[in-house]
Formats: sequence, C-alpha cells, structure tokens
Amino acid sequence: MTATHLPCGRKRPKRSAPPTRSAWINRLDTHCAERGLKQSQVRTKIAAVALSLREHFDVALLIAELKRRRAPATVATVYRTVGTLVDAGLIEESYRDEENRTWFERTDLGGSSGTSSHHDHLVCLDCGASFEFRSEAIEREQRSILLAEGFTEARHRHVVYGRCARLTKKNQSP
Amino acid sequence: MTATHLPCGRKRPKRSAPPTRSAWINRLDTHCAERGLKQSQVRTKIAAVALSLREHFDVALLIAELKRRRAPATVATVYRTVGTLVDAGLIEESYRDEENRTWFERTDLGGSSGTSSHHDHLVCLDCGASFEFRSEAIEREQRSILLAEGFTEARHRHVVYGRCARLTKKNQSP
DNA sequence: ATGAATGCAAAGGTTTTGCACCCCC
DNA sequence: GGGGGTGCAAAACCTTTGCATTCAT
Repeated sequence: MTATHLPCGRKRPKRSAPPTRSAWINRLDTHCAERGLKQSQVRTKIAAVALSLREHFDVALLIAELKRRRAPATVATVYRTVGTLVDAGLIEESYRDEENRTWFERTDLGGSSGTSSHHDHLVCLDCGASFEFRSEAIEREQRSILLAEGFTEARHRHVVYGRCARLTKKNQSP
Repeated sequence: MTATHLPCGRKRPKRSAPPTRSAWINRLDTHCAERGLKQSQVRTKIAAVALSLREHFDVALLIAELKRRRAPATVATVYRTVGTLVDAGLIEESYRDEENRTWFERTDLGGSSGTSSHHDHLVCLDCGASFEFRSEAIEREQRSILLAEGFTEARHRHVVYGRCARLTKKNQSP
C-alpha cells in the first residue's frame, strides 16, 4: 500500500517517481496534436505542477500550489486544463471526498497509462491523508459479482473513510 | 442482490418491506424526544414519504414525490429533515452519483438499524438504476487490509459505475 | 488571420444558512 | 410565550460556461 498526503507520521513508502518531464510532455504534445490543440505555456506549467504534486490533489490545492510557485492561473483555466490532462491520460479522477471535492492523481504513464495500476483508497477523516490499497482478491470478487449480474463496469470507486494510525494530528501542506 | 430504481426491465427482486408506520414513528418520536425536538406534521410527512419510496432517493426525488402527493415542502426543510432522519437512523447516506448528488436509502430499522445490513452499489450509467450487492469476501478482505494498515473504518463506499444488462433504455419514474 | 487559450465574471447545481413567521408544548 | 420548525431568499461551494482578449500557428 502506498500513502499520500502526509501519511500521518509514517515514513512515506517508496513509490514510482513522477514521470520524467520528457515523458509526460511528449504525451501531452501528442494528445494536443491529435486534437488540434495549440501549445500553451500556461497549460504546460499547470501540467508540470500537477504532476509534481504528491499523487493526490484537488483543484484548490493545485491552484494554491501554482500561486505559491508564482505561476497563478484562473480557476476556469485550471479546471479546463485538468480536464485535458485527464483526457491525455496523465492524471485521473481519484475519488470525491466527503465535502464533494474531486481529487485527482497521476497515472502511471510509465506503461500504457491505462488502468494497469488501479487501486482504491483509504481516507483519514482526522488528518486528510489518503492511502492507496490494491487487492486482487477484492477485484476478482467484484468481477465475479459483475459477471453474475451481467453488469459491465465503466469504473468503480472503493473508498474507506476512517482514522489512520496517526502519530500526527494535522498536516496538510504540500 | 437487490435492485432499486427500475431494474432495467428485470423484475424487482424481493426485499424486506418498508418498516411499519408505527415502527419508524416510534423511532422518530424517541429520537426527537431525546433531543428536545418538537413534533411537526411536516417532518412526519416527509419521513413517511421518504420511507415509502423505493430504497434509494435523492433530495430532488423526494421533493418531487412530496409535491406529487400534495404535501410540498421547501428544499431547506427537506434537507434539514433528511439530516434528522439520518441522525435518527431511519435512513442513511447511500452513495454520491457522478453528478455529485447524494442518494439516501432506508435502513433496516427492523433490527438495531445499525450497519447490520451493509451493502454496496452498482449504478447504471445508462438508466440510472442502482443495484445493491453484498460480498462477505470483499468485506473480509477489506477488514484485513484495514487491520494490516492500522486503519479504523468509519464507513466506506464501494460503488461500481457501468451498464446493467438493460432491456429498457430509460425508466426513472417512481 | 484563423482558431485555440486565458482571464474574468456570471451562471449552474447541490446543499447550507439567516431571518421572519408559525406552530407545538 | 418560549423555542423549535418552516418557508423564503440569499449565500456557500465546487464546477462550468460565455465572452472579450490574447496567443499560437
């Protein structure tokens, strides 16, 4: 399991490093080219910051980070760009929190950037930390339920809200 | 598995009947008494309609149904009442749909009204139908993950979005 | 120059809140 | 009559959209 946010005092487990700049830039360029979208410094900057963040972020966090790095962007632009990044497969919707905010995270992008590394989440109600988990057993069982029901999955969200084994009470800053 | 909404042409599987009027009225009365809340015809009516609906409903649906039954209530009041009903344990938040609406459902209320009959959901993106599923295997696996992680669950949402084996295209009316 | 990208503000959608008035106890 | 309940409207939030302007090709 991999933790994001500040993992409540635990050391952050290793995780695949952020994709190299060239990797995601290529992908973004390709995606834009395919759709007849033009180059844009703003979009590139937003992408860079988004991908540099710890895996999970919401739009407010991204905007704050952009501001902090002296590359402020409008809410509208950030939302539009986030949409583009999702389309490009660089990030994906991760989960909605209890306040109805949408959280995103980088995709692997190393491989096919598909659903190859699907995982689900534990979200700490105390410190806001989110942890990823992946259980082949659960996925398998889920598949068999869908099969039995003739239901075709488009996507799923499996989020457990609760309290992590916290050592720290509150730490949310990037 | 139990289906709600219109189960896409399938016959609705049997499910525990709605709680008897006296049962939930008692519970609501008790709850209100404990909290120093007063009686209210409006609240009682909203509760009656909410509990008479098919298991899953959102606030818009409830308001529409109230209007249809000639007992209109304000959005604010309905939201407040729904909150009370949740507190009273008569209904519970079921899931958020992709448009960020909150859906509720009756609790069992027959027994301790606790999480005794926890289940998760399949939501059809085509017809809006929602199906319940319950898998002890998944729950067990989830518990072991939480245990390993020292995470204490408060609640979880496991929702699969996709397409049900639909025979009908669109049927949403109560 | 053509069309996309951005910023700004306004609008959308759900849910909450403030306040005057009404009803229950 | 005191305090909760309700309605109405406004506000809070997150997110989207319209439009004029700027930028990329």
